[in-house]
Amino acid sequence: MSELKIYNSLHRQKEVFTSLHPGHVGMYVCGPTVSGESHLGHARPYITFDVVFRYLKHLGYKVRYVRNITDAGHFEEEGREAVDKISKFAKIEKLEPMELVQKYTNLYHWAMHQFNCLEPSIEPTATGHIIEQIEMIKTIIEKGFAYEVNGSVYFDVKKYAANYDYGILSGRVLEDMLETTRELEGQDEKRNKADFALWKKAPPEHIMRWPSPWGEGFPGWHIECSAMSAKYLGSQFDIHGGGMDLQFPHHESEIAQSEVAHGDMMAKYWMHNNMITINGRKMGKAYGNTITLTEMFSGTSSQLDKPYSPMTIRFFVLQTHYRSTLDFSNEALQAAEKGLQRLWSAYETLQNLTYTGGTGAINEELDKQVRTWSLECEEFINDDFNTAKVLANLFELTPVINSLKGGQIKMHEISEDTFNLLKQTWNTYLVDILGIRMESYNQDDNKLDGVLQMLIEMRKEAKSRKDYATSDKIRNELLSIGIQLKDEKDGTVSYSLQ
RNA sequence: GGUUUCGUGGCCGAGUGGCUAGGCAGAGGUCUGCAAAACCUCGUACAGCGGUUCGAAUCCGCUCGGAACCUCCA
Repeated sequence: MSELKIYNSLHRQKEVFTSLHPGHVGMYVCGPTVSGESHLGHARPYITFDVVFRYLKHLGYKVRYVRNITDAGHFEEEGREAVDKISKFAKIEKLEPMELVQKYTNLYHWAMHQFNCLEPSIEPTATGHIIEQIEMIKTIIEKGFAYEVNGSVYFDVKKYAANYDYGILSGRVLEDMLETTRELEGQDEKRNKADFALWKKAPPEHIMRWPSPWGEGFPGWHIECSAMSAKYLGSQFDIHGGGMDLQFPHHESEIAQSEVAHGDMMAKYWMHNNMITINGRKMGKAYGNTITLTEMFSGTSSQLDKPYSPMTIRFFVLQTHYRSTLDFSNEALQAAEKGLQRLWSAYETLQNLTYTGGTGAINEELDKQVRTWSLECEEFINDDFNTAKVLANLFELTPVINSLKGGQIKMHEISEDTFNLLKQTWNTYLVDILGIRMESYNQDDNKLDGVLQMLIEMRKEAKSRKDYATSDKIRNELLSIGIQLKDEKDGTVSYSLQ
């Protein structure tokens, strides 16, 4: 039994995972801002942390997984126009802000479902926690680490840095930041340019606004995660996750706020997933190279040769370690699609196999190899969730499964224990932990199956007459509509839908 | 400019101081009426230049190149 090690961004090293409260794990992951449609880049953290969630549950922990929905807009460019992102878009689209939020929230939930991501335990919204955020800001002011100017409240980073360890997560040095020559407009309210807003006064045109002790306004970008994580997970919890691009300033600011308000380093382990790139560039709105999830699934993007299924994308994501960048390309997606197909077909084959034993000696070498490949999966997933290596081992086992079916390997060559271990490994890792499932629209479809059995029978008859023109016609036409017939070794015919 | 990070075979991608993942594509073979699928075999790659070492793609230094963050961002 190896133990789970997690790469902790806080210390830049892998650390053995031990939960703060035995048997329980609290995990907070920064969720989407629902002012627009999620793109492929957004899919990565949710798939990554879904595996973390699944694995922790597999280990027997009772996990409270909190993933927020940011539905209160943040200002586009801090201090400039302070235009609420959501209200701005709402005007363009002539929608109520909450209608817009609802629409994209629904779309996001739909996409998560497609990816087979388990639902988080709690999915709090920013707008639902305005009071908690205001209370937290009040505490920070009381403790002297925030100041009010013209109805806005800013966090005093310089003072924080003098008393606490600012930059602990991102390695940022305050002095360097203060020296930056970059000029941002509308910074005059802040005492120092490194300060960040806890509360912003709402300009007249701003639709989303709430009353506060400092007048009507809206919360700053970072405060919601601090307030909501504390509310549902406590002032200190186990894992905080998100994209690498959130490390600074978002997570660094969260740490500072929470430290002042609650007196604790909010999370013990910080996990950051890397970015998805296209042509070596991060996928992001600013670069204009995003591919939305609906475009991915439907293939309607100039950057796509064809549509890719949610499972192909999930598999594609998991074939790379989460801390590496993942480069998007049609070639890579197609490779993933084929690989997944092969893997899944082996899984289905395995499901239909039963241990028949038979006479003959066990092939000790093979038996041992199968055991090793199976048992290594635990070691790999424990090594900072190395899903790539887990998948590699499943691929190693694939020819074994196919050979057991095809007869190249006789069942008696492996022991029953090994066979059961093999089966258990695939169920545990491929299905339970990696969360792979297939869009199986053929299940329970008796009518389709009936029709196909009829065609298979007709083709068999044609073949027995050596009427290959007819038999090939049946096979080819079925293939053209995505149904592939396979002549098995034992003379039976199976089919698979694509 | 500052901080960080990466550079692996045709493509995507693991990874470790010596035992040289895996996927896709490609080549040959087995099977098949022909295919498909499946099975078997085949690729000695790790940006460049130095250094440390018995031994480095893996450690150190430099050079070149890319990227991320510093501003909304998964």
